[in-house]
Amino acid sequence: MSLETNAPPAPAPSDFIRELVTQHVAEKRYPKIHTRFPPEPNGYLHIGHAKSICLNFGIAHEFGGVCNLRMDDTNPTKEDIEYVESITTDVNWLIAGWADRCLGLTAAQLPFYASDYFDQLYDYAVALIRQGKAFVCDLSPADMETYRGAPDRPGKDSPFRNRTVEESLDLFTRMKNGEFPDGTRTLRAKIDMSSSNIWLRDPILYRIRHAEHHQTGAKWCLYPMYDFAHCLSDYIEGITHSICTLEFEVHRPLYDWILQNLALPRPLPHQYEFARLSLGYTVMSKRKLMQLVEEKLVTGWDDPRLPTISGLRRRGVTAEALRNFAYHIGITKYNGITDVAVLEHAVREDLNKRALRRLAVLKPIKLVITNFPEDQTEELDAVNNPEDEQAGKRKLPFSRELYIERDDFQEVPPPKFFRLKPGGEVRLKYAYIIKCDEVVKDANGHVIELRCTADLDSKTGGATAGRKVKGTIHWVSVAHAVDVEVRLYDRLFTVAEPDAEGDFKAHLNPHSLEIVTAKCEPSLNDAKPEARYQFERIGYFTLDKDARLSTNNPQLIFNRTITLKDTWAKVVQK
RNA sequence: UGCCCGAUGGUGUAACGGUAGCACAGCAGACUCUGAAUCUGUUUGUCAUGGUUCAAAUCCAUGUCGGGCAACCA
Repeated sequence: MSLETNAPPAPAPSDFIRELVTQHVAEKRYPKIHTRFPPEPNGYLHIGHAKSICLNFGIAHEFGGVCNLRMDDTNPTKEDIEYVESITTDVNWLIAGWADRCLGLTAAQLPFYASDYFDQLYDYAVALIRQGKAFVCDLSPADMETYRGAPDRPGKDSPFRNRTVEESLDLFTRMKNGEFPDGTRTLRAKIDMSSSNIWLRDPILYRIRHAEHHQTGAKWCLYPMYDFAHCLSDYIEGITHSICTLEFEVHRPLYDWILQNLALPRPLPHQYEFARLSLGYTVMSKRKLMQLVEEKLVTGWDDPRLPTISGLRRRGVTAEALRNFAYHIGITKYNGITDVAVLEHAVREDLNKRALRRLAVLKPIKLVITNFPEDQTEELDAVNNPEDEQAGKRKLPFSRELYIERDDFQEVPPPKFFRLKPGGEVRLKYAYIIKCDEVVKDANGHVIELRCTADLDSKTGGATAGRKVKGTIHWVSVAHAVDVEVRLYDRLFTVAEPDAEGDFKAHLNPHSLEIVTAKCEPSLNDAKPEARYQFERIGYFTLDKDARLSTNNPQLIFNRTITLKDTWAKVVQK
């Protein structure tokens, strides 16, 4: 069984951006479609980034183009090599077997870096100064703010705006050479301080930062701002469609201004914007995720409860499920909140197809088959995956003493309870129909054991195998059971919009993780980290990265990816 | 009080002047050795008011509501 398939979601999605690309292809506007995914390496990627990755790589994939992974690393004080590594891993994982052939710089699956272009960017800045379109400004940060004005109030020209080209050139060189401390001078574009668009009010192009950069080391103390670096990085890489989120809409005129004022010979890239993903019952901003990690409210960036790509992966969500999810939510300019149920559905749909079925009892109670011989073990046939005949079968040991799920027995059952009850019958999955004869309790009245008789002809192929009983429950043989740690994850937050108002941490779900020791069928001893399992009637599980897989001390740890849908639980609630 | 962008069932989306469709969720039923899966049926919608038109979710105007923009962040 392979975890990644080559099947793209079909049919190919359509949205306003793809429509534009289709049009551009028809017009032969570009020799090749070229997109990019440009994260800043200042945090881990999350499912919102997955949406963007699927869009950018999806377009490259569908139109025979290329998509670059580029680290937008223009601010060394916020960035770290740990993040470039995690981002590279996550992107490669998400596109593997799907759009990995569209990746620019494929050989080693390495990213591009905006910092690779610092020399060229510097030259472009000099060109702008020479044309009188940029100047060195000596305003302090505080004065800069005053001069900028406000959205409803025009700004004021900097007193340094009419400095000569020669003087700006000289100062800019000296800024580069480290002659001035941080914050003393900037390079600014000369556009229009009275523009209704703040981003056109002589925006800063370069600032001084005496800081070590994770890629360029100590070479620079002068770093370009996003607006200057981004459009030019796109141009340098030959990007045709630069797709970003809505908040950059107001930056587009600046993006175009910089490119148009540089007399560039090749066709210019264009920026298009779409709405970022908001998902219910979680938070998505890097700041908040960072807070959860730093305050140890979760175990790390890859905590399975987080919406990070690494967290979802650890949780057991597959890349294909994430891609299908991205396909289903679409691309628009409307800022809505996507129901987590859409994600959950994509995950279940995917796991249902690939998960191997296994029997595991999470909260056990002992059950004795009084008419089954004490020292006998029977090997039963069990199907690995009813959705996939190729997955084959396995043997399941059955014996006199079993564990069943505590919840599958009720002494005083509610109406329509199809499971085990005193005097009632139920089928043991893959085995016999049993009848509950006796309920054994301890001194406090707690049920500690159930004594049952089996219809020994009711096994598959037996004389009474066709008998209909309403309920089927799972079980594990006591003598053969394997103890494993199971981590039951639930939503991290108790409300759909934790960041709607007030402190989002006030809405943390105190029960987002429950750890139990489960009793599993012995075949799970051979569980594989890349495999997905369905514990029948419970949910989907996968091995955690912490699981020790040595044969001597096989401490198995399973993460619950998601529960099975549970219609009965809803009935009980009502 | 400026500028930009949005608004289609509960949620996310499609319909590009001509039958408002899809998915998720919900509800009801069938089937079932997983109360899963699968299958069938089904409730619910064009922000408002005008205008243009034989015809408006779609075009125009006004309004309402929501989001974004004033880091030497991205």
